[in-house]
Amino acid sequence: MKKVTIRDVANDAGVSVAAVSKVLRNAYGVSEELRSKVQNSIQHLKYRPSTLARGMRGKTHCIGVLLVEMHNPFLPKVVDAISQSLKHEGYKTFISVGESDTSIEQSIIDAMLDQHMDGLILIAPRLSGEHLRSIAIRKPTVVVGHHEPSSNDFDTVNCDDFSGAYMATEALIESGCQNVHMLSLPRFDDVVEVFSLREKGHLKAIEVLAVHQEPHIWRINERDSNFDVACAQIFEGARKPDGVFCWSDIHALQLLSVAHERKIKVPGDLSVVGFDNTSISALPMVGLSSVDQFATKIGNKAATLLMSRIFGRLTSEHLLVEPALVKRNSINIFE
Amino acid sequence: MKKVTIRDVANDAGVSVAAVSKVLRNAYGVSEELRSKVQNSIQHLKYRPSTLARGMRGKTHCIGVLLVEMHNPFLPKVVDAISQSLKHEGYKTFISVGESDTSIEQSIIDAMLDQHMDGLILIAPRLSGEHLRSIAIRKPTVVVGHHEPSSNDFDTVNCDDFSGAYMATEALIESGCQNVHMLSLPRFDDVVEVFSLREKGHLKAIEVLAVHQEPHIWRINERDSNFDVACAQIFEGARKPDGVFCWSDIHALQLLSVAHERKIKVPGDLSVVGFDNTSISALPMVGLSSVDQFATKIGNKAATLLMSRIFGRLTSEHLLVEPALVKRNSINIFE
DNA sequence: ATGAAAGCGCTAACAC
DNA sequence: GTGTTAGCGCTTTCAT
Repeated sequence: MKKVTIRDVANDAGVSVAAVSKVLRNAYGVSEELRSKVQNSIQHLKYRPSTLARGMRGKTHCIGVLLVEMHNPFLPKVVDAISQSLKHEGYKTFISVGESDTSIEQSIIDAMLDQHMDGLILIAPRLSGEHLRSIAIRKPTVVVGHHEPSSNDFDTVNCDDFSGAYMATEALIESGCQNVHMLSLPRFDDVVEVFSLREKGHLKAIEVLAVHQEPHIWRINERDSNFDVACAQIFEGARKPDGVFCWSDIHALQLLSVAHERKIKVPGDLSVVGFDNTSISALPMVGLSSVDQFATKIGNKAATLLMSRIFGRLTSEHLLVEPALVKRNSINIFE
Repeated sequence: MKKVTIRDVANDAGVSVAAVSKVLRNAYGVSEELRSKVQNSIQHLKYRPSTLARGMRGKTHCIGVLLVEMHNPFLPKVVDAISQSLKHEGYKTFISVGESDTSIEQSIIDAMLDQHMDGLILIAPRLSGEHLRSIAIRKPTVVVGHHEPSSNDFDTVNCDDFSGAYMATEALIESGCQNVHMLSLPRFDDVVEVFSLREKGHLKAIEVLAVHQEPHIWRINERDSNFDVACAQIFEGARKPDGVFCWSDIHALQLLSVAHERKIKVPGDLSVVGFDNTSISALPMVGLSSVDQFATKIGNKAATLLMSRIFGRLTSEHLLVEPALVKRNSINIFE
């Protein structure tokens, strides 16, 4: 059960290893006859080139995807789109999960570089722009879910978060809410831009469409074990909201749960809009209005950008995907 | 910006490359003094050994995880547990997604072997036992979500599906259902055992606790785009069920949706139990009873088994994790 | 168009 | 205890 190597193929086909290597890489300068002899031997011996040996000199044809975490169902959709796009280009995708922790993220990226992966796609990394830059100058890199249009070293693909937040808030105001709040995430040090864009869009909508309202932004970590307790505060303060725009569907779902338990009617007493349009929102017993980020489109664009970067592009691109609001039962709909 | 190699470290520390290599691997026969000199140089030069070069002779310290798909929220929990366990052992985890397709699964596994990953964990693979065996004889392998206790070549970790199905069905019968059905998956060729175990557990419960009932198993693919249409048939047949045990929470949620739209009262007209106890089930507006598989425990055990196999174990182990039923609003609870 | 040979950065025998 | 060196399986000049 020995491993069959390029040399075995060369012997079997009666040619040199260099010739085999050329066939493998579709390199210039091989006759049709030689090519077919080699390909015969490859099939016959069931030869598979070792990615390791290959990577020591050339390309590995592997792409590393760093995923911030796996629990938001929006993320798998992006990853699926990436894997599929890259597969068509002949690249293998390997995913590693960062657990929302910068030091874990860093060690994953190091491991991917150690593996000589040909390119990196970082999905909603917690690492700072500084860090990302230091990675990107060493290896073609595309970042998803991190707004940094000033970067010259890596590309970015994002939902237009400002616009998404604006339209969500607008819908709440138009549905008649007099007191619209936002349920956001706690800020963390560096990667602040993507957050602030959603918050900015929210605030802007209030400013433009309902100046008299006094905005309020609640900040709760959606994976916090006593999210509900923290969340309940929203209904115990002096100025209770009658409309809440939520950072994610996960937030929104938990908010709806709290409302459900307190017998707060949705819609009626409270309207809610989430973000990501995950499949759960569409369940009729949930009926959560939500902003769709078009995960598949985002993933496809990220893959395409990475390919063109690997093939030599040096200038940066920063893509924005326009989101769309899907209205459901969690807000009053007049039309 | 040249890559720093083991040779640079050796020069800097004034020792041989072999010495550095030994320090790297904690190998036998290095003096404390030499070790610290080398470690100084490593830090100072920011040296990182290349996994590729390393793997050509020795271990890569990388583990490949093949994941059938990413959309069932049960799966990320297993993967998280695996990554974390392996991290503590100094192994990196790389995930690839099989899209529920055997040929994609095969090419992913090939890629992982090409990468000289030190071991494989296959989560709910669609590949046949035959295929799995051919992989396992080449590389330490643990399979999750595939019952094959007769295998001598790979280990398995599973929920006790028979028992889980039995307790779910039992709960439906005890809650007063007169006509309990099961909503299962379409069978596919080879990997039939895990399915049949849940179905067997279901049928056994009816046989033991409610012989007079005539069982019925519906088979629908949960990702089918017109699941609801197929699902609606359940309520249009001659013998409508008043209790349904579902293959997964995903199935159950869609069933609840259909019921909701048809104004079928749950519980009352219909009781439902799912499988996996995903976080959505616990939402109060959903309140789905479900069988918890203890994903984290399954993941941890899989990681532990793989480690011991890599460290030389040759006999097979086949672990069963006992599930637990979580009762919620979707069934009548008397107590 | 084809082949010989020099590495890529490590590990593991083996020598000292 | 430490160093020398022959590979691991491939890619890539550079001859032919």
